[in-house]
Amino acid sequence: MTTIKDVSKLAGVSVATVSRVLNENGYVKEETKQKVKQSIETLEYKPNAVARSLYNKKSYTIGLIVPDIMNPFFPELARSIEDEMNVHGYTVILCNSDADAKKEEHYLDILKQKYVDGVIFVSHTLKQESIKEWGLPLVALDRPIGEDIPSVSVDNRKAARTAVEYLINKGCQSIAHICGPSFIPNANERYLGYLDAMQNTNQKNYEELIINGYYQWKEAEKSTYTLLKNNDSIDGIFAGNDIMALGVMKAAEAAGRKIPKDLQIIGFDGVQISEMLNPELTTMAQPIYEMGTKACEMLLERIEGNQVLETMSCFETRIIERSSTL
Amino acid sequence: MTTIKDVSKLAGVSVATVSRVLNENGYVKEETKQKVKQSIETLEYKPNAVARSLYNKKSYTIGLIVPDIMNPFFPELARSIEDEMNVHGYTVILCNSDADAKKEEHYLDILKQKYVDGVIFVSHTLKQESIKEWGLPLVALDRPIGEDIPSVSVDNRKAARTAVEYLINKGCQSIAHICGPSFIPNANERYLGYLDAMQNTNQKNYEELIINGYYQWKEAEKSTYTLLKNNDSIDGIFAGNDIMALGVMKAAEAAGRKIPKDLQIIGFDGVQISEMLNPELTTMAQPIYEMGTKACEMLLERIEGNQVLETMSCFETRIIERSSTL
DNA sequence: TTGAAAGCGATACCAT
DNA sequence: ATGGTATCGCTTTCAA
Repeated sequence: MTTIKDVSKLAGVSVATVSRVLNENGYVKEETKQKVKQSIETLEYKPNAVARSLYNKKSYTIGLIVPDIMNPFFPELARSIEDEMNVHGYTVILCNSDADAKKEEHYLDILKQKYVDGVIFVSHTLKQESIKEWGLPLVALDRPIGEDIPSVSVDNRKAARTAVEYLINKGCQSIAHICGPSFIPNANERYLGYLDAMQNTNQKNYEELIINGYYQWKEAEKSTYTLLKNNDSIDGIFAGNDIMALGVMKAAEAAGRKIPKDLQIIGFDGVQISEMLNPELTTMAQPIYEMGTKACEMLLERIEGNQVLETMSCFETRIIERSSTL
Repeated sequence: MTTIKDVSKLAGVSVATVSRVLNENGYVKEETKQKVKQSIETLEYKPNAVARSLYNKKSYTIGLIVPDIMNPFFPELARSIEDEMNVHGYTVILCNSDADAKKEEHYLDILKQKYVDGVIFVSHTLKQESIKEWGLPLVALDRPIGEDIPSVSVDNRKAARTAVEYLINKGCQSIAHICGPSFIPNANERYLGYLDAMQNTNQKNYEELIINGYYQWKEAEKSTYTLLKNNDSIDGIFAGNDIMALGVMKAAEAAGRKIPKDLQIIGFDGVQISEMLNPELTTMAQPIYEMGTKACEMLLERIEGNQVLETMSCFETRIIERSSTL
């Protein structure tokens, strides 16, 4: 690796001068500047980011902690975050936490040691206090942690309610809900949204039509199959996320229900694959990519110390009408 | 941030001694050791990884360059790589290149500046020479670059041939191939594998049944639809990857062909969603997770300077039989 | 306008 | 067994 010293020697100046032209600060005569630039060119010199970080206490690196990049919701998020940070000259360290508090804190430690400038994370286990004492800028994505931690999300309850109402408007008389684990706040909110919508209907047994799919495809499939077998009247299902909706669709097929004629299905999230299915999935879509971008903006605001500190960003969701509903 | 100096002061020893207990090298009296550990504890001291990197010329960070993390093939790869590197104390910087040579080289530059210890990449545009002069350990994944660059992949041609033969054995008389872009070597090899298999059949018009799906879902769907409309006799399709197979399935539905009765389909890759579909997709699966792990092992061998230098790792693929074939 | 030198935080060599 | 100090590569203050 060639260093600033090599450049200074070749150009016949001091390292201080080289540093000046590198960072375009301080005075340097046009002539010397050219000499230095020339030397940089010929040596193909690239400044060492580690040395810079050490002095500046800034690494132009952020951490991204997600439960599992293999969950289809996160690649799109990761992509948008990487894109946006890249534009601003930052690099992204990817961490999979499996939603395990231990792992999350482990990563937080490591990231801090590596001098990251901030972290964007998706977690429901981290607590406000432990995060605050961590000391670096953070933004919570998809799962708000508390008042004091900036976050980007959607109004899950309202969106869920709207999704269920959509099924009602499409004529469903008996709507079930495959929910996510209640300890994940957004799953719980979607569950509450379902209740909100159902309260105003004639359907009385709806509390019995709520089953846990644990936000997982296989689980959702299994429990939906049982549910359908035991309840002939069900003609609509609101799945707590798109992955579970996939399971629901398979179960419906296995149970001999035609989608959407016998059974209408609406998912939640709007991940890419929801469109690639057969039939395509109607879903309450979050603007995933934009949310990632927004999280970056909020993080950058904090990192670069601007005062415009938006703390809660709530995005609108929208229904994408496709063929799993009438 | 507390530094080694703070610890040394509190413990009443020199920074050298602290460093010794930190790295467990050199002699240090049990008593002082305890004092130091105590101080580390009370100050919650964590060594600064940046300073360490600067001195050691080692960052315990690697780069991972993939075309696009949103492509379902890569999350599984990214996960396995992050898992494996994490076990060894490394952290992973994620880079999306869009298979664009400019971006790839841009990232390579940045990663080098950040002192990464090595890079794992998926690329068909990088050339052997430019990689060699880059100077740090590299491993090519999924798309071998040349003899001198260590790589992890599968025998795409043979696997493709086997996939097509599987359709033949299942009774298909007229098999089409939706291929990927020919400039991506693995797509081309899969294409050759298709030809290998078809040469021995009675089907003579097979060269007319090869269409480009550009490794993309939407493209594959469109061109497959046209293909099916113009060729009533097609009863089998080998898709160059699973994503295109999804498009094929949709097109088949739209064209009124029943899967697998009228039309059998086999994909390639074995990504997670191939199982979540309806019907489930039969596919020639690569051991994606294991391949990622292997790439890590090979990279670590080079980083840590062991001499056991395996350069070409070729994994076996296997057919996962599901319901898109008879 | 430029250079010398003091850091940034840690490691390891050379003394003692 | 422990401490002083040069070093990693770069930035910035202070002098000249």
